[in-house]
Amino acid sequence: MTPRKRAEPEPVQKSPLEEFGFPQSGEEVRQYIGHALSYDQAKKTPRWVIEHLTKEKIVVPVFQTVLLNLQNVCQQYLSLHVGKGQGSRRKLDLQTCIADRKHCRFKPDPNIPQLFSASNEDYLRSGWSRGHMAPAGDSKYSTEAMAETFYLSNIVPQNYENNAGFWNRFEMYCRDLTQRFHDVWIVSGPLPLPVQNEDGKKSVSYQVIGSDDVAVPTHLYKVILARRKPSDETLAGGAFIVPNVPISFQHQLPEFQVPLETLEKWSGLVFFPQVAKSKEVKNICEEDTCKLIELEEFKLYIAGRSMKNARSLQKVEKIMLELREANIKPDQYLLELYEQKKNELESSETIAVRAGRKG
DNA sequence: CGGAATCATGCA
DNA sequence: TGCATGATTCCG
Repeated sequence: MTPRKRAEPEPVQKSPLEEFGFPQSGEEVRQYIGHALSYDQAKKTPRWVIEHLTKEKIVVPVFQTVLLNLQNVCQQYLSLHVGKGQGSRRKLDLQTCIADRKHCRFKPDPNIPQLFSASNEDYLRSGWSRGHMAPAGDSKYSTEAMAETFYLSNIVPQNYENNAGFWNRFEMYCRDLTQRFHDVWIVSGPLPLPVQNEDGKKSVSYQVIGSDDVAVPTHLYKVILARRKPSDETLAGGAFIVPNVPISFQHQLPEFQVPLETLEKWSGLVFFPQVAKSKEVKNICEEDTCKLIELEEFKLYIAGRSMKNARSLQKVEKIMLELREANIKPDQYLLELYEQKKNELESSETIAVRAGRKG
């Protein structure tokens, strides 16, 4: 006679590893603060990096550590292109946005033997920028977590314009998903794809840079998996392959969507292997928008950042002039920043003048 | 938000 | 003297 089951306590929330399975690469899965990572020692780049973005206060444990918690991360940013009306951009909450890129530095991952690691010198004047896979902007809740996203094990050589442009917009969209989904899982990585030669034969070719021969991927990918509520049986997801070249603001995300199977075939990875068996996955671009930020909104955002950092009245005016020349009308938020910064700089200048008289 | 380059400083 | 860190300035 089988013993009757006791009433189980509240089940512990499963990690995405347990619930959906991880990419299966055969490589060592390492714990990483905030990010699970598989590092390709030959190519000196990560094969994939996984993140969990959520609005929940309690973060989901993976390997006894925590993943990403966007609950309090930069409400100011997250609401940037959600609410168009008044109050769409709130003030930065310094309590929760404690980490700052300014204090971060790219450096080799101390957990990876030097023999198999990239170095900063490899990237210096290589013509390629150091592109994050797990974005630094997702780790503003922790200085340590952000610092570790700057390990070169999380970095691939990336086209400058791609990094600052399309890929940046893509990452912004992923963060923004947490406004509409309770949980968001993102897998990112580099991808060298074959090309057809003149003789009709296909081959895989990619540049390597520096004395460590760091592989320059021809493409980058992201896999998105999201659910509205923890109890949701249906999920939303999508796979995207983005060429490592400049991509203008005219382009939108759906252009780069591919069937998940296609990415799995080309990458040699199986993403969230448990999902297909038990869950229905809808197209994220139909369930959500897959709409990336437009040029005008992007420039307004950049102008806002510059305005906050401005240290002279000349700089402040230059920011406004450049917007005018781009035929972009400053929104209320920027105008407030403008007045605020102007007052701040004017008063500090008068103080400096008085101090100068005294001295 | 995403980067780069340059110069200054501070420590062993 | 060399290296790590910081501040500043530039760009998309």
